[in-house]
Amino acid sequence: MLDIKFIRDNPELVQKKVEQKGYKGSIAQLIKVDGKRRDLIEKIDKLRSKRKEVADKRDLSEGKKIKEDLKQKEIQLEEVNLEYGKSLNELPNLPLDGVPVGDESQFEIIKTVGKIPKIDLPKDHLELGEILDVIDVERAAKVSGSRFGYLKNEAAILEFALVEYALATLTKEGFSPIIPPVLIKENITQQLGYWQGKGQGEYYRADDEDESGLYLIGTSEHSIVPMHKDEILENLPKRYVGFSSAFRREAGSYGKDTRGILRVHQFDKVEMIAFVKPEDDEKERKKMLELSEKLVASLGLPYQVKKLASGDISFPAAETIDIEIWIPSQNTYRETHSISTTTDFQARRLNIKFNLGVKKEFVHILNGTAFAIGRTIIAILENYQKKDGSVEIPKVLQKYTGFAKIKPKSTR
RNA sequence: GGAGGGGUCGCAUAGCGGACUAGUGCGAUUGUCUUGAAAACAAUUGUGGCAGCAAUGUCACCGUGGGUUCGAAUCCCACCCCCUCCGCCA
Repeated sequence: MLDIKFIRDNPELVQKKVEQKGYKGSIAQLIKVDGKRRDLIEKIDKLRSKRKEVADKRDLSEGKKIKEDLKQKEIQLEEVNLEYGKSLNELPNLPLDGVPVGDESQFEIIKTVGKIPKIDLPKDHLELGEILDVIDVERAAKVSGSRFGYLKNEAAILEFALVEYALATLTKEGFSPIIPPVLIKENITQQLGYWQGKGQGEYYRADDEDESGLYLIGTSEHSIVPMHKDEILENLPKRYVGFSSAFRREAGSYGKDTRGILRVHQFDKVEMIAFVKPEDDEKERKKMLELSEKLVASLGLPYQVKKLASGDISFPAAETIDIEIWIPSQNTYRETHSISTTTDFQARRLNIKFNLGVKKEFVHILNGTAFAIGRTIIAILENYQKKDGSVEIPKVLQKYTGFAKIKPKSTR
């Protein structure tokens, strides 16, 4: 949610910025509705004040008249409010200055880190997964359909190792570990802002026949951020490191990444969430990016850092930086991490504030990936593969896995 | 899932159609007194909308949403949440 006062004061700027995010509507129209709304509110307030007076005097006939008049105006206001709320709700967060303007092709590569390994005829993660007996998508298809997978044996242990490693690293940085619910109420999904626009169809609804259906979260952020709905937070910054499964319909991705477990309906993820004062937003963004990079770099994986273009940023976010790790079989970098600030956009919708002197101010809310487990395992398998299909385990993970290498099944 | 009890200003409670402009106690803040503190006394004490540069004014909010009434915390309807007991269950 954008601040209506800011919109009133800067209509052209807002129009320009929301268009950069792909919004098609008219700010001038919203301001017109806003004016109508304020006019009605003033009239209704006056009538209500009069109603009190008249009721005190037990003036039944005058009271009845006011009641009728009020009812009419209240109905009008309800209609205007509906339009007003809808228009305001449809406005995406404004991209920060410095976000490249344009569609998804207008990204900027900020830096490239690490040496791309020289592998002759690299096997992809699925082939490796089969050789090593650690990934099974065929049986998953039998049980759950396409875009699912079983992580088995060393890969399953690797998942726990990554989780432990991320938790150990991030708790040291002031993040409180948390395991959130994976089902959330519909009104919460609306307040988060992801179900707007292209977000629709991205998420699973748990029980279709029930009106008050619950939704499966697409990332732990979806149930961690709204924890503090309607609260006034003390002791900012407040940081969480969440672990949960994430569920995605991948509705718009037919035919894309159909092989293996790169793009699946369910995967586990360690995620950073931070609630900060507005002035600390930039600092926190840097911190999150540094931490994500540190986690990736310490695994010895080559990666690049990419600033997304305005048209590619999600509805509630004002800036998004992705980390993409090198995937040898595809001869390219693929997204594994995403660090975003939603500024005060989500905080406004969820009413999350902090004490600023005698006033209350909205917090800024940021989120960033620590590890998307599935894709990180893919990256490890592919980048650390040897000729015979065996895979080394990055040094920092070995104390968590208890093994240094995954050997082909046939050699065991 | 069944049966009971309950949701009121930070907390605890009162109120059950018009003086509720929500009372009282506790807490908190400020002031008086005091070398300082305690105690005592006094005052203040929420959120949001609208108008205004502001002081301020005004409206709304007693779990949520509807309804009845000239007038609703109070009456009616639906829903949500919490507690206790029973059942089921990792």
